[in-house]
Amino acid sequence: MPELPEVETIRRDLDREVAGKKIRAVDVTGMRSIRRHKNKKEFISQLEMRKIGGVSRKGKYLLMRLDAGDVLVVHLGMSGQLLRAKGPKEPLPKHTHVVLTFTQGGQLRYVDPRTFGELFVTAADDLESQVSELAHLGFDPLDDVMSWTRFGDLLYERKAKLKPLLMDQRFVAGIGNIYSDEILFAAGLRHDRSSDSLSSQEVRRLYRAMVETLQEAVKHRGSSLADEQYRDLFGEVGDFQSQHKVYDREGQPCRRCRSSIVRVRVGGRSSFMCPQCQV
DNA sequence: CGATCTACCTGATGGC
DNA sequence: TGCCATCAGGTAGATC
Repeated sequence: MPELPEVETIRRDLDREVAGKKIRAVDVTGMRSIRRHKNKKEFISQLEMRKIGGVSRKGKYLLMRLDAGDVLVVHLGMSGQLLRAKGPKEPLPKHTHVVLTFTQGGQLRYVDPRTFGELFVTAADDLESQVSELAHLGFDPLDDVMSWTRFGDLLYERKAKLKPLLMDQRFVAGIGNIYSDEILFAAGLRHDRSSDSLSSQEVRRLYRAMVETLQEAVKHRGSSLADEQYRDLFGEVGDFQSQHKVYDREGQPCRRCRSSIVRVRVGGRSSFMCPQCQV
């Protein structure tokens, strides 16, 4: 579900809503969402009576600093949600796996029907060295400013097809199936163009499209598709789906040239593109 | 090395 | 009404 714009929306709200709060109690249902830990007790003891500091993000990972020098890491997978609740009286949604209750009142709940997401606590010093997914993440397209010539060098080195490359978290962190399609449309490039075949003008267009599409999506608080599974911290849907140019628009007219948007299969997943505007 | 697959899960949807 | 297949924002690991 959530890609960089959705995770960034949640990060900003978390930073305002839970930073500075102290965790009084932790409730965990089942081991699947905390599978990196040996048992519930080991996970819970690292959180209880700890104060949450600032909340940051690396790609699609949320990092919540704890006062003991540890970090609570959250990855939402396909269907994870972090939801704020006023208190324990609010009914628990189905598939709630972890609940943090704060001393000041209020709760933070982790809900995840498909259970591909996870939470774990690790020492801040070990993040880069011990957690290999985080250690190998590529640059963050919004946080790490880069010249487009440098971006062009990185593209040239990889010699991969553009869509799988944009979705490769080791290359650039935070882009998934929706935003890779939207970025490639904005750049006017096909998903199967080789990354070493781009003219300098195309490199510039791709870089601009990546940054601007993601920034615009953050402004709209992310994309919620038909199932509205993406919800922000307050349970509200995002708004960027109404701005989608290609994603989930099969058969509808291209907003630029009126051609019919087509759906193609790339690496087992659906991709959407305008056959006219993308070359 | 890259490309391609499969597995991990639940739930919604559509065809018959 | 139900049954079955297909699909869904992600990632890791196996296999070629």
